[in-house]
Amino acid sequence: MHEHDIVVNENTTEDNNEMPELEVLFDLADLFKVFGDSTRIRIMYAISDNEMSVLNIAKKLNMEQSTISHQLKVLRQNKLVRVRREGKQIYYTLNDDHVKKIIEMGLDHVLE
Amino acid sequence: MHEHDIVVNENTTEDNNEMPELEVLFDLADLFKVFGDSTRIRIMYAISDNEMSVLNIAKKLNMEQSTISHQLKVLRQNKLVRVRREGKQIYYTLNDDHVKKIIEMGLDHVLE
DNA sequence: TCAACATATGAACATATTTACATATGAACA
DNA sequence: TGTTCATATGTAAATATGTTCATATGTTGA
Repeated sequence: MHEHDIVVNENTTEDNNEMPELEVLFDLADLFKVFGDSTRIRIMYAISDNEMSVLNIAKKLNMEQSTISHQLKVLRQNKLVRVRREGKQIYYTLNDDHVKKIIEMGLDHVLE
Repeated sequence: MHEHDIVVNENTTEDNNEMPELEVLFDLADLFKVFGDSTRIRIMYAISDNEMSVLNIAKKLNMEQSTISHQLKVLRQNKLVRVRREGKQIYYTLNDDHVKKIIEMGLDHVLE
């Protein structure tokens, strides 16, 4: 359950004309929240050029398989990754270049 | 204290050639984390075009002054906002166009 | 069908984060 | 100097989030 899966309209107490994109801003925060975890960022970085199986991601990041699986679920739910099954393995890649661009944009800022 | 204010080098167990930007990726996650909160996003949006005093931001978002002040501190610490004092008031603006671009980039994704 | 392997999921725990309240700090001006 | 106003900060409580362990699900090939 997301912070912003709101039931009532939070907009009621505010001037609607000045904050028309309120809901969009909540969605935006939710999007950035997904990028705001180092495990997820590292996963995205790892699979940005080539697809990779869950176990290989786990090995590369030196983390538990279940941890990676949990985070891949978050990425899937936010449509940031694409999935392909091949036999027992499931391969993940970044969903589109848009995702890559967001990361690169952030990198620009981090690298001064 | 940040999640990634790490003391020991987390890199040791990994192949250094394949993950050279490890530290950068942690910084990147930290940056996105700041954008990943709706209050902070709304503040940034509010002050993206014009500077604004703390109280006015609080009024606009219909939140406590102290809440806004706490979040402005986070934004300040991450150098995302600029401050100008005028008498009793302190005015905040986005630090540069870079910040604006990151938000716009995210908006593009949210708005399909 | 069964064993072996890869991935996903539920639950519990630890940690982080956000917010509100109370109060402190600092500026302006009588 | 003392009062008022604007902002900042400490602390506590509520909530959210990430990770691990144990286990379930699903696939392959004997």
